[in-house]
Amino acid sequence: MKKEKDNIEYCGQTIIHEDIVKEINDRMLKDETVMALAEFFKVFGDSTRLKILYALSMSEMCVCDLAALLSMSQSAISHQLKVLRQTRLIKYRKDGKVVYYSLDDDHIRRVFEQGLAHVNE
Amino acid sequence: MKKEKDNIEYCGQTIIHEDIVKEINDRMLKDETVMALAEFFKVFGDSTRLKILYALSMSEMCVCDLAALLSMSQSAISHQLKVLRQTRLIKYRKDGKVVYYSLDDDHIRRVFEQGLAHVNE
DNA sequence: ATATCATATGAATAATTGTTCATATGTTGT
DNA sequence: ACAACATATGAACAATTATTCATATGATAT
Repeated sequence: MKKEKDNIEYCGQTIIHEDIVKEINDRMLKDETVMALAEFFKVFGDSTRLKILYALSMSEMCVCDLAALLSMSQSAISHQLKVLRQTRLIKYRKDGKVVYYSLDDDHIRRVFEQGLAHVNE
Repeated sequence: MKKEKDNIEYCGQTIIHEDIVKEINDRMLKDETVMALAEFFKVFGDSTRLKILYALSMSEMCVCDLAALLSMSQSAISHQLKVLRQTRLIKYRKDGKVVYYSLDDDHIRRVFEQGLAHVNE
């Protein structure tokens, strides 16, 4: 049941299973795409932002609401909302001084669900 | 078309739409769950790890292969593989000195797809 | 045993990032 | 115009993290 060792070269620095590396290299994602993807997931990689997103998946909320809900400073929440806005995960509407935030699309709910599915094994 | 401003309180530090905050608070995820989720997504929030995962979604590969493919040091790759192992995203098998890595389940492909869907708008 | 090779790992460093603090912007009501 | 309030933002600081460098481990072949 051993794999063919025939094409195991030396790995001085670089060379190995040349054929495989070449093939995978051809099918690899563009660097640009990978970086965009990383930025996207990075946004989900913070508890505060996840909580905000989860809260907004249930109801639109203003900044004060969110700060109270998460027991965090208005400033901290506002900074994070900016990140979420810039990555187009949330949108907002103004009503006087109050700004109401909500999810930008349902798409995000699905990402969330995939994550939860993995976490809950 | 104005929203009812009736229950807009003052936001001195904390109080606001009390009713909404209370309801959302009750339906909020456990802190433990949120942190696990954040850890999970954090792993996807790095270009190197994304490239590794994408490569492994096409074929199992050894450490040397990956280092060559991504033009990175063996050490850097090895450190990242450790992260991916610890979060159960990849598994490995040994054949002599060579260690072959592969995806742990197809689940990960789906997360990837969701991300790509968002990035490609 | 020893040399060689593939991989792993600890420590150090550089870069990134979340939160706080202080302050600015913009809106409402007087 | 002014005071009060909701939100936004820049700078500073602390914590986290990806990579490099040096070295360790474990396996093969001679």
